[in-house]
Amino acid sequence: MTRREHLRKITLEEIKSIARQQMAETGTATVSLSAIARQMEMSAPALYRYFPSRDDLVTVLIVEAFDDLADALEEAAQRPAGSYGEQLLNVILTYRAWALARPEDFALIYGNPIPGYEAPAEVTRPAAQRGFAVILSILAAAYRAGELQLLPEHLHLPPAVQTSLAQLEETGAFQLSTAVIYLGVVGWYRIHGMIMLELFHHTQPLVNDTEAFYRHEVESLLKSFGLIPGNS
Amino acid sequence: MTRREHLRKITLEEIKSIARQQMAETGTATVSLSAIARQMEMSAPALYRYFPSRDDLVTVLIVEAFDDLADALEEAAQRPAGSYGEQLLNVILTYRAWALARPEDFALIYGNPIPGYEAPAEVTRPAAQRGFAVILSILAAAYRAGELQLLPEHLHLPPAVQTSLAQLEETGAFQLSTAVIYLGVVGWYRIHGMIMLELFHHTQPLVNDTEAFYRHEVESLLKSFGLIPGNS
DNA sequence: TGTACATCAGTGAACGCGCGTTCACTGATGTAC
DNA sequence: TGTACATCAGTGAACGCGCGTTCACTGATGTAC
Repeated sequence: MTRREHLRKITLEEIKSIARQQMAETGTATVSLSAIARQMEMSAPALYRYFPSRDDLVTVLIVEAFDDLADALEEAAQRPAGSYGEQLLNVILTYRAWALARPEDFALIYGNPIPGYEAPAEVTRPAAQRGFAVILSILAAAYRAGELQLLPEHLHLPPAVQTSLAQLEETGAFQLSTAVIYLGVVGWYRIHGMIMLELFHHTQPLVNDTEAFYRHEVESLLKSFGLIPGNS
Repeated sequence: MTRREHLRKITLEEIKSIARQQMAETGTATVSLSAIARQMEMSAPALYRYFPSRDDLVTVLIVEAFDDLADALEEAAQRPAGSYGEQLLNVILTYRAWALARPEDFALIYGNPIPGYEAPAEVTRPAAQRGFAVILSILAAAYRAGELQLLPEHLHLPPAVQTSLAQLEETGAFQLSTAVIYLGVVGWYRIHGMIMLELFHHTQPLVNDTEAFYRHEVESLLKSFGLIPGNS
């Protein structure tokens, strides 16, 4: 790697890092090339050596956020755990921890679209699925080990839902039984609902200790899956 | 009411209506006085006769959205229903229907903050609680009728959660047992999680028929509360 | 190792744009007598 | 009912701002011989 390439890489990282920092400071998932350049003490046009347009920078930030979240979840999945339930608990707690640590990144990937910007689905979708796959693979392992408790309502799905999950199974996106995918989706939206409400400050007036609430709900979820002991 | 007052009222409504329409067209919860004035074929400064600043218009839109949602939920609660479960089902289905019919309004009240705008909590909070109160009052009625099934995990809450819910009970914001408030919060975040993911297009790649999925999940929720028959 | 040339990061000036907001004003509507 | 005055909706010009993006350029870095 030449010196030029080396410096280029550093500058490129700095751009993204300052973009994220500014999102954090303003508290909104907004990105402005001019503002970034100003803070870097560079001229704005210089940034066009690194990104063909502002929207391309946004896209990169989205993809990297998805990837970083997935990295964190994978790391959590690899921590030593006594059971599938504990392993999944680690992952799900990490999900919230990441969202709280980087709320603007979370809003960027899961929240409102940025005005005048539309994320190219073919780029963001695979990145988005990586994180979900971490949860699914644990559920799948538990399922293969016969530890997953499938209740009647997990198996008797509405026909339309059944077929669309079965399609996912067939296309091989996830080679899993539809029931397992279903549990994954259920777990995901429940987690997600709590986090979204908390991030946008709708939970706090009701439940003071959102951490304890989250943990209680996740445990209740895992109990209903039969993954941690409990009377469900 | 003088002619002047009458016209003023009409214009004021038109401003809000066009603001909402433009949010729907752009697909983002963004409001611009200039853009509104342009479409009304008025000059932008004229709008300052109606709102002291752009942010005040946004606040009014937020409050009205909360109120309109609460109206819809109350209407749904008043529809004839054979049981508390059916009544609650009507309300919860209406919640999603409203969100899908007016996604920008939903994003405005529950999604990302608008850049450079912070909603005054003392104004928006009461409006936000009205909708939640509809769900709570049905749960409370079912509870008084002894039809609510309280499982151990509904009663054994983490101490911190228990105390903050108990505080709500005491301040009289909702004169309900903590367990009922807890069920309300649980129902709310689950509903909410699904709707948020659907609105921002994260559910569709997994579950094609989001309507059927939503209905199934809500029924499963109501079964777990003992409000509609089912094996839970 | 030295020279000639190619690459390319970064600059500064400029573009057109839309925004929120202010100001002094006009002219229609409403009110007091 | 008619007149004098007060109210106030709406206008047009102007402000300063930040934005994304283009363009012709300078000068440092890298490469081929």
